[in-house]
Amino acid sequence: MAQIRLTNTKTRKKEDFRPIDPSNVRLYLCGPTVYDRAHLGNARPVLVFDVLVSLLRHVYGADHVTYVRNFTDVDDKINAEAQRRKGLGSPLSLEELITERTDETIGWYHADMDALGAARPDHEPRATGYIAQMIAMIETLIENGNAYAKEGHVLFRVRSYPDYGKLSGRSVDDMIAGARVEVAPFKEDPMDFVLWKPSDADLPGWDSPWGRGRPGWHIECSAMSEDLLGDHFDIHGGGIDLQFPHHENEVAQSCCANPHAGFANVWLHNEMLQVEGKKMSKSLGNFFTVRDLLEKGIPGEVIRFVMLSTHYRKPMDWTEAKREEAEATLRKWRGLVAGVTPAASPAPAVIDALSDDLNTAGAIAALHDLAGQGDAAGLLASARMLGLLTDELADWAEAGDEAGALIEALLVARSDARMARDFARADAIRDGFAAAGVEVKDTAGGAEWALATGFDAARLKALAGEVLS
RNA sequence: GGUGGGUUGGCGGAGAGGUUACGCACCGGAUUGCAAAUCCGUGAAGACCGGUUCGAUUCCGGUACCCACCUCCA
Repeated sequence: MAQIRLTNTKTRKKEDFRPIDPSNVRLYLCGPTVYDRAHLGNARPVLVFDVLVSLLRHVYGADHVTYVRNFTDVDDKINAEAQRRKGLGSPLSLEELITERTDETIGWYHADMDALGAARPDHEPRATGYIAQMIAMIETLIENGNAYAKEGHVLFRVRSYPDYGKLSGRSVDDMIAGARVEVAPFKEDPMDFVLWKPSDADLPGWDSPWGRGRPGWHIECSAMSEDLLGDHFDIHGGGIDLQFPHHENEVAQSCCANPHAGFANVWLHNEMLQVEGKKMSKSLGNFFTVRDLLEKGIPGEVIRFVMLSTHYRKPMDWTEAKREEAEATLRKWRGLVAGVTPAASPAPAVIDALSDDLNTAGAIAALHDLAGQGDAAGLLASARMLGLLTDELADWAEAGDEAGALIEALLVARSDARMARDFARADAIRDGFAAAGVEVKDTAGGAEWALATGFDAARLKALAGEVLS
């Protein structure tokens, strides 16, 4: 069995992965703030972790991995949306409107990630379900001298944690020197960050020892991960943009609340997504959600393939050219494995690549090798380690009965024309196929077909109408 | 100012101190009524300047350029 190696942000090195408890490998991924549809960048860590979990289950056993991904459902953007709906005259209370919004968004999120073939985590805690644990953790931090309450706020005393900045490689003094830090009158130090903040009547709030209020963002993940995975677990991940301040603050909170525990052993951070070489942003007009792509007819499996074709620690560029290439490759492979029973186990080359810091691009290269050798069973079993060529994601590549019957009938017509040496008619049918996105292969045993990029059922129907009448 | 990432053949994109990455595209051949698909094959690379080494695209140092983060952001 290949030794799994992972690049640990904490040490900035690629290290052998040694689980704390091989019978229960524990991971936590920072999930979305559920205020709107997931954009394409949100999908990257989800897919990276999906493959990681699949690899860990392969190595340690399906029942020996616990994967947690949270929903942040306490957030000012969610509040703003609820207030907007209230302003439009909704009869629901603000709390109900927030629940309405977050339930709706979570439903979308599930649908979108399902469409990419990402397995649901074992636990998907919502922050609002863990307020009591957050309050308890904050109380501990105050007792330990790491936090202080002031004017309804509770703040983390950054100077009380000597290792602050270690995860992100920053020094507290540099951060203050360079920076735009919020200087609030109730802060002892400009770097101190909020654990709890007061809510006025227009905002959701919970009763606490410090009055009615709501938690700061960072404490949510500390409380949820501790409750579900314990105070010492294996892997914690997220986008590189979360490294600071979110993860740095999580480390500070959790390590001060549980000084001898250790928190996460390995930190994994994926690089950001770009679109045609630029950061995805609303102002550049290149911002889109996963749903936008799905609605344009881009299959989830194609999105997944493109995402996994770049190593997770490199910036990933979403381009039209990659989308096309991915689709062509998947169509080819789907044709190869049609009706084939997967091999008993994935190819060693694929496991080796994934074990080497989750080298999904290398794994895909190994899949190309298998395809080139004509090892369909091996290709199928191995691709499924990456969540590709699964039955769940197969729909887009299939023609359906009606189209299939039309194609068969047209192929008979073409064959007849060729036999009669009416090549003009035969070639017209072939050109029609090409225009409709159907690829015809003349083999020794007769004509075979497959759908190609840009398959168009309507054009196929029109072609059949012309030729077969 | 601080921090991180990137720079590989026409394009995408990995690994490895010395041996073909891989895919797509291109070119040549086989095959075909002509094609397509398929098969076989040929080309083509590692920003720049130094250093270490018998040998570096791979290690070390520096330079340049690009991207991102340091503020809610996966």
